Amino acid sequence: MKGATLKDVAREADVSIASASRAINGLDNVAEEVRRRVLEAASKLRYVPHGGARSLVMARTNTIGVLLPDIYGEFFSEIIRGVDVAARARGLHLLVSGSHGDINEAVTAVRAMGGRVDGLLVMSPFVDSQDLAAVLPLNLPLVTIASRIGKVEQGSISIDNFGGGVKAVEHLIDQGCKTLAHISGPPSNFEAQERRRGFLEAAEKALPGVEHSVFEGDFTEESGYRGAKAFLAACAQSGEPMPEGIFVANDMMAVGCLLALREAGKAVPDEVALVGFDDIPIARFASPPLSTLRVGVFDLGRRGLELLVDAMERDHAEGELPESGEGVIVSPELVFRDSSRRRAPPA
Amino acid sequence: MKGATLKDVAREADVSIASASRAINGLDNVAEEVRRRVLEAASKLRYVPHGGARSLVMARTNTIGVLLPDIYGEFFSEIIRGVDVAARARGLHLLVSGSHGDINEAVTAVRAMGGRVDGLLVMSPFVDSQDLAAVLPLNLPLVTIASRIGKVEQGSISIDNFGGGVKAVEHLIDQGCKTLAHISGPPSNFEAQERRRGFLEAAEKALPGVEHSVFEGDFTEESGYRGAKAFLAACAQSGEPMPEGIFVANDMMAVGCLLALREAGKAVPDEVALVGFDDIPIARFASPPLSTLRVGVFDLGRRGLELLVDAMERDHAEGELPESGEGVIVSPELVFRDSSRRRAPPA
DNA sequence: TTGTACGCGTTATCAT
DNA sequence: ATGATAACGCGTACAA
Repeated sequence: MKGATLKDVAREADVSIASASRAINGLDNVAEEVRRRVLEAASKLRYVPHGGARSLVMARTNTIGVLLPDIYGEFFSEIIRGVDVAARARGLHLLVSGSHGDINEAVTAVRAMGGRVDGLLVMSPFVDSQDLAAVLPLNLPLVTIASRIGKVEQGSISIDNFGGGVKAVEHLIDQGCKTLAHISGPPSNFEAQERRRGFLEAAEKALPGVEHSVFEGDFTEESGYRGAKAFLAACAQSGEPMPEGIFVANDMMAVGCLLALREAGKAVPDEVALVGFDDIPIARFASPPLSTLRVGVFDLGRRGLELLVDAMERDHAEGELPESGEGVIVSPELVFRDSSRRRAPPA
Repeated sequence: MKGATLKDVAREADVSIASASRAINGLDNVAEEVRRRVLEAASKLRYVPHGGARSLVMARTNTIGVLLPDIYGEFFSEIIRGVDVAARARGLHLLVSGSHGDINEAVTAVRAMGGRVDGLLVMSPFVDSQDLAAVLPLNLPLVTIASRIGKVEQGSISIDNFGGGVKAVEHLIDQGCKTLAHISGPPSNFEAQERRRGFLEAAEKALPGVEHSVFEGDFTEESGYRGAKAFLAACAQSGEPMPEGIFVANDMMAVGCLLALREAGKAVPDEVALVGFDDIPIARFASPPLSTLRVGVFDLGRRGLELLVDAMERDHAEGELPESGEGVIVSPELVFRDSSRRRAPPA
């Protein structure tokens, strides 16, 4: 019933524990005959080494912990893909956990990872993420993605969300939109707040004095749907026309928005132009295909892991905590698809 | 530099290791004053317990290992979501790994999980999965999803892929298709083989004596695109018309297929009707929305984890290996969307 | 209530 | 080449 241990294998092969260990780990100072017997015993007993014990004595786990808001869905799945690809290339395993936006869950997850991982890759784009810093083990190399943890990280990747919001607005204006609106992410998410700020500043600059309506969503498809409905309803009531261009703070909401607009019989992009954010895989399959601000989600994960590995190596080499490592800033880039391609853009 | 250990905390709080342990684990036989000092010392030193050591002595990790072909993408991401939701409800953490269809990687992953997890949830839909059975630690509760590992599992969830293929054909025939074709998954995947077998048998039954072309894909969007191109090219060359109905072995390929058909100016569903498989989230956003066989991917993950927890509890209660546990079989259900909704279905 | 000491499964050091 | 044995960090039975 209990799993076979090295001791069992040693007894079965009639050698000492030490020899069994050496044989199994492929060291060269073992007689061929002994190695044969040990390996045979091991496979007969279905021996699998106890990772916990192993990492205890070796002070190494070959595993890195990944903490994301969620561990599924178009966006995070792409991040994980990037992390996974880079991790595999280095023989590292992944212990992933989702915080679901809850600081307590994040703390629990980090504690559960203690002693089980060699480094931490954290994405916690919440305004209260500083609280996380207080519980992070300070011996673990840490790299953050789009997070404001504090000054503890040895590397970080940030997204220029403000600049992305500005680009979205400039593009919509370019396409001839005279009225603008925004569907934002949740107030607890500082990335969302930055995008919103970018939208408002650029909109004010392009169309001075005009009031721009903002609907507060939560990054889900459903809230994007609700946002569009809200604009539709407001316009129906006030008699004003729909905004000609809507900047939606992420692609999932933009997809919901598209659905609502189609239901209402509004033509996209001619009546309403749409720009999303993230360029998740689904964006190009939407109808019409979604213009969006590409962040390179895959690279976010890949580069995040690479920064972490760098930090781990530094950490392993020197005995000192490296001074706050490099902070990469990624600028979103406009992907121009049909959802914002208006018939008669000005010359 | 090294992480603080319990001993450090004990020293800092000027108590014994035992008391420190008790205080931190919230046992009641500790003086309030002592507890206060210990907790203070712990947070001052940023103490995080060593999970490896902990699981060594407690013989429990509160973590379950999840082995999938991949850990990202529409399909697997949905499985992970199901697993995650169910796991969170039970306070379990997840150690996920992707085998990438490589038996050696799967073996490596399983070994890496040894002693780090309390149970294993494995999906390995490959024809050579039996090889995995040989290395699975026999003390770990194991539940499989769409896998043919052998008789070692304590629970399993299978998909009626053959029946799904049959349903797809029957539906296309219902919609008035007189000629059929199939884009299959890779030969190494036995789910793909079952779907293909279902297609061929049902097609032969409905349209006796007719030859049905099959393009061999690999479940990627790109191979679906290639499949459609291949049919297009073959028809152009032979002068025969396109097949009126195509059963595509998964939704990702169907999406690629859709793209190629659109590029070629073929109307879906009127010229060519399409049915996919899986009902991944993207299916309803395709244009036209994709008819497909819903497998309930989320539930696959959720129920898989529940079966595993059951097995773990049995395992914990009795000392004996439970006899091969329940095997759930899931029947795909047709989701009728526009990609197969033909104008004039027969009465 | 508190502390001492043992053992969990493994690797590494040191004799042999 | 091989075998005792000391760590690794932690929980807990037992003694005080």
